[in-house]
Amino acid sequence: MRADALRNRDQIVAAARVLFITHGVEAPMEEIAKAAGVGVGTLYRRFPDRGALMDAVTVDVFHRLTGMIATARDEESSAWDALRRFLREWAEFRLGLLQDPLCSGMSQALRTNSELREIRTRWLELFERTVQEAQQAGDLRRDVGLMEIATFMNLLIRDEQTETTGRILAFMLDGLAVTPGT
Amino acid sequence: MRADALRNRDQIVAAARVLFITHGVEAPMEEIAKAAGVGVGTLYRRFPDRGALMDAVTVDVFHRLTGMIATARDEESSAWDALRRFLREWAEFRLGLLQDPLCSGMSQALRTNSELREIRTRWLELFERTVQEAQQAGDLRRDVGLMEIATFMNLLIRDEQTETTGRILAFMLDGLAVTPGT
Amino acid sequence: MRADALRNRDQIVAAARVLFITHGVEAPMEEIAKAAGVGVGTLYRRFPDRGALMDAVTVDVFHRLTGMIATARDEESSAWDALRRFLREWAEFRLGLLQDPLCSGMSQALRTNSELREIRTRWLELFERTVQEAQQAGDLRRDVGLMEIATFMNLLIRDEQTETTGRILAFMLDGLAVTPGT
Amino acid sequence: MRADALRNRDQIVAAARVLFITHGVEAPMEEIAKAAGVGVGTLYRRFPDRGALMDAVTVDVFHRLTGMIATARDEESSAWDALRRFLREWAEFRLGLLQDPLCSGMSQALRTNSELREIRTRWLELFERTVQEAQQAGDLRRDVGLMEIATFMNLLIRDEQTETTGRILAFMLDGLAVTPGT
DNA sequence: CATGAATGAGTTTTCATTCAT
DNA sequence: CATGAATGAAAACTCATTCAT
Repeated sequence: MRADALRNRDQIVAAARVLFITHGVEAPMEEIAKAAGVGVGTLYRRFPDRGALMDAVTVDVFHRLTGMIATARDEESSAWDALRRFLREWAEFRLGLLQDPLCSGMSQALRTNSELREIRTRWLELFERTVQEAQQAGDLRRDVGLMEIATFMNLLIRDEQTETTGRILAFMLDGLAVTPGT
Repeated sequence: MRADALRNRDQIVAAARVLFITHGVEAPMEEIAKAAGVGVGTLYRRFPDRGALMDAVTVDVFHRLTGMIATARDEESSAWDALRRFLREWAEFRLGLLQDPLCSGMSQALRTNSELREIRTRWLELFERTVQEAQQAGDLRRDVGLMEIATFMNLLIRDEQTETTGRILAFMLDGLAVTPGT
Repeated sequence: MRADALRNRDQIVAAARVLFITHGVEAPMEEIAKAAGVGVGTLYRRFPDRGALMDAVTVDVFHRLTGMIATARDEESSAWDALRRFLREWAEFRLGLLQDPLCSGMSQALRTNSELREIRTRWLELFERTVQEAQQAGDLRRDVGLMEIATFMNLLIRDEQTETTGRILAFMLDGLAVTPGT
Repeated sequence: MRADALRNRDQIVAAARVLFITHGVEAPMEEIAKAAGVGVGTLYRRFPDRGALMDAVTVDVFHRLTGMIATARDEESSAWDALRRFLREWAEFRLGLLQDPLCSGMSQALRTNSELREIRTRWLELFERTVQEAQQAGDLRRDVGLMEIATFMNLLIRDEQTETTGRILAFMLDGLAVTPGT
């Protein structure tokens, strides 16, 4: 793939990632192409239909989420601190998972698209390990699962008001923490 | 207004309320009409455009929310119990506010539509009073506002998985509660 | 026919006559009904479809035109004066003939509707006689026919600017007059 | 602009010009597209709504009228001859101005659309000059203005019967001429 | 008999996707 | 390979006409 073609591809995915969140996954393809600085034709050459584009965005988002959580685990001293930092950054960058939050509903794509399958697995593993460690350390409630956290995050990022969103996340983190009296 | 026309109107609003939540506010007008058991023409006779229908649904939702919170306040012994019950029922019935959660963005409609203005005010007053009483009783954190709660609820009801949604709400309520150690 | 029913009928025809001219013969039936102060149902009870209403308006217009020309002939001293007065009043009241100006294209209606047939004939006779007399008196050019005058009038009344319309008619009358040098 | 796209654009404007006159400015967009040999989508890509198409037709008509009057002025020996030839050709080709005949009512479009503004001005200047010259030469009555002529023409071209239309114009030209006895 | 509610066919308009340049 | 033009199916909206109240 030529350098410029690759750049185009990246710009399209980036534009789609943003527009899918801000304008919904129904955002006009022409808008996405314009935001990416290319013609629709170019978009369709790379991604035969909206589904393919959504899958590509999902892969991209998984990559970013994986990077985020990996960094947080490296740099924070506890799993609980890493988890909280990860979720705050997730919210801040509004990385949407588009489909159901663990993307288990994407059975078709998961079967076909090995890149998607692999990055999803890697992220899930890191995420799950962090959650379990935080629970074992006695910081995170034991009755919470990946599904609840991911679903909550996926809902949260749909909101536009960053200020309010941040406070809601803070309340939720307090709700998830193990408190002395519990 | 004729009895049958009123019945149709109610069915349209009810159908729209459900479809707006489950399929988004872009749900085809024809679908809404079909779900209400009427022709599109009937829908458009009552509601000249999508905005008018959205306003009507919002009024309806405010009425239901007002009824819910009023009942909860009557039947529960503390403001905190009433608030929790209200939020659980709100989630259960998935009453979406469509626009921004306190509907302050509906400036146009709020100016024009006095019915909307009144029921919104009534609901907000009841809601605010309940929050303040729960805070004064030492049950609800003092750093939480209507906006956070309403925004959270509005995001929450977009989710389809009732099971998960219920648990997320429970975690949030724990996060909002004043815990002995705080 | 009851008195009120008759009044309704007249109001409908009057409203239609005006709206057909000002908003075109495509004017919404509901608008016509509203302008007449009745419901659409009432309109359709009297006139089974748009065509029937148009025919009724045409009959009404022929009646008014016949009255106008008859009065003008009675009160003016020459056929030419009568003709000019008639055309000025026709323009002033904007009485449109809706279909082709002599309504010869209405073959269907002319066959079915004897009232229409009769009043049309009566008007045409008066009109033609006036034209011929004015020609014989040496006031009106001999190369002009009913068709040209009626077509011109029918076009003229479509214009909304009474001021300009009046001047156009004046120029045309000068063009129709026999001038000394011709 | 690509050659084929330009050809399509021209065909659309040409089709619209004809259909707007023969079937009124309410002519179905789909009909216009079909007459132009393109799909509706193509039409809407060029002209976002009916108004934009009407403006384009108006620009086109002004261009043609300007060409007509310029040629007439070049080839005829007197202003009066040029004016008469111009008006005859205008009627023959049935070039309608759609809105009010001098398009002064198009204030919005005149402000936005500089192409429209310029060609309208150019045409008006040529037209006015011709009228004034014919008046100064003693051929055209001095009490007639652009507005009356343009309004008359705009009404005239709505008629379908070319035969009658031609005779009406001839009478009008006689009415506008300075006759020896006047 | 009057009313205005309901219907659905016809139009306008948008947009995903294909294809000529 | 990139572009943006063309297409047509789908959704929004209007209105003539019918019919229940």
